[in-house]
Amino acid sequence: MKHDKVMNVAKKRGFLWSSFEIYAGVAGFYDYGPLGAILKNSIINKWKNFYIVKEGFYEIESPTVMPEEVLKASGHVDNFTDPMTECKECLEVYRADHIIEEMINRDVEGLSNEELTQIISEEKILCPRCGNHLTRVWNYNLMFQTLIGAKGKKTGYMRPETAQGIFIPFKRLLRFFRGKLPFGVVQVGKAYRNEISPRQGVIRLREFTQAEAEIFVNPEDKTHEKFDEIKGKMLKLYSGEVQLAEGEPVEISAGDALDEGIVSSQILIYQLYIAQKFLREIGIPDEVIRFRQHLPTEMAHYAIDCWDVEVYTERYGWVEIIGIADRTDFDLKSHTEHSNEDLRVFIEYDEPKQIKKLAIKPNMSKFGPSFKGDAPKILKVLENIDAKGVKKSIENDKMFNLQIEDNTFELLPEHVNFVEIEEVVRGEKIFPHVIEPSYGLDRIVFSVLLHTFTEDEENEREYFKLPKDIAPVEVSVFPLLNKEQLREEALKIKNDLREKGFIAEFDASGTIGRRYARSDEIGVPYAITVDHDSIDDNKVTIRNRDNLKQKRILISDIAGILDSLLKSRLEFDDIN
RNA sequence: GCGGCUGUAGUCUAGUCUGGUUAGGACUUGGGCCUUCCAAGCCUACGACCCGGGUUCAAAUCCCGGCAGCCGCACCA
Repeated sequence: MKHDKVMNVAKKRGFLWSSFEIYAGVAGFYDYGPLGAILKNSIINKWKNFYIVKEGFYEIESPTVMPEEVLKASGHVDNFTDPMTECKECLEVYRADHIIEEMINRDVEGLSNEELTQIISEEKILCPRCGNHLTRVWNYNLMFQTLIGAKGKKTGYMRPETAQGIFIPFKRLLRFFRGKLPFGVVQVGKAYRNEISPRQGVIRLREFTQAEAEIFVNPEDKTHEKFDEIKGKMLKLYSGEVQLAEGEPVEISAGDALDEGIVSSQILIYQLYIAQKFLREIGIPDEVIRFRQHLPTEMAHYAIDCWDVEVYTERYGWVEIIGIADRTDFDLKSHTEHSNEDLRVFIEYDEPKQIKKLAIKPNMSKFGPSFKGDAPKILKVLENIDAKGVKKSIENDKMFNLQIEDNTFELLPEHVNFVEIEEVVRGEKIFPHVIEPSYGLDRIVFSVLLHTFTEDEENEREYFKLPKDIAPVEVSVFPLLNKEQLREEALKIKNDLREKGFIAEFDASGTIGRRYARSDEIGVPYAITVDHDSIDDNKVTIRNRDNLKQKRILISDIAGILDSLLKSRLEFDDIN
């Protein structure tokens, strides 16, 4: 199986291996080895080039440990959890809500664990497998819990996503961007989920790296300034509708996808497009990716449209590597409610609006003595109440009953006057919507390894055909034969290249063929070979990994040519 | 978390059933010889019984527990 070959080479040559190996390992944790760490960094750098440089977003970094309040507001403390129950006899574990819904066909969403436990015993729900009793319901939360501080009074969690770290300082970010939408903020970092039983290698980790962008937009304007440039680009879309009809994904242009209402907005399609472009540039070809829309049933309650970028893998089938969602205003709204900070944005109208409206003007000389201590509270409610309704009631019934929490206050004609006021409204405060491309970097690194792995039968070699700008080692330097004179010249060249900033490796072990094979295997795009002629003519051979072609170039030109090759300013065949 | 299968150098594997010499081989890797461009050959070195307990004079081998991997079930904001 190709999968096993890739993982074996990755382990052998220092890309990836499971963590804590000498203590037998722990499922869901992986190390990046010497080459893997460089590769991952190169991919991250390219990602930053896409999102920070080209899109103009800015990066922030926030803590991986978060206090409970944040994750309470985001819904993770309550919702990132599953009610579980276990059979007392056979120890089979079930989702408590699922088993109830299945057995007695009753919707139990939102019920507490106690209520679920009660239903299980009242309805005599037994283990479907062996017919024995089930335990009381408990919550399994997928977050790693910890305690903050020496006394351990404050509960904290390892963050389950980097996104929350961007929503929390929204007010400061908004100010940084001088109050104007749209703007984007990115964060690259670790996130943690204590999966019940992760068993898909690097596909399901308990500690993993996310690269997320949160793009804050005006809900009324989800257009994109560059949409015209990309509307002709083709995407392979697997819409919810097609999935339900059990059809096949369709190739469609960005423009048509929008016109036909398959994708909900320009900005969302634009994000799909740059995701595809990014994947292509790191060596994952279009043929193995598709965009799959979330079905209404699987969509998170806060999203109105969500597309997964999936890559085909031999072992796991289609795997989500990027999620691109329209998260709407869910998070900012929720944090506003929980924190009492106003996380809205003021949107100025093109033209100020003249608005005539009815306002309630309290008659304080009567108002104060009547309501005494409750007066301030009542005044506050009256500011935002529908004045017309109040006026109508007062005119017709000579009174208006105002409900505040559990109390009813009787508003009489003497308490209030009504005035027509005219005011200029320059804009309004709104919650921005959030478009979120979220990259699972570990899955992406794995996909890159999987899809760049090349079995070249003609030349009897297997190697990672990594794009040259993300290859961990940029150039290998060899003496043709392991002779003192050639060794010395090769070492000199290697050191010179390192001095000039290239990641260069020297190898004199075995035969020249063996050295090329080792170099190819880890995806080094170019190799320099010093032979006897080099001593006389100051020229060396440069070899192209992908087609084994060779050229002779001056030693003094190596760095310049290499730089041009790596940056794609020069094609190998055009070397003179 | 449950059940089944599996666990010997970096990799692949012999040995395990039927306990018994220094755990054998191949590939890889390091050093050397040879070699004027694609994993050749020769010499040489390094390197392993998943962990813990038990049975036994003696455990890679038998038993128990744990851990990990694979497969199935369950889970997967």
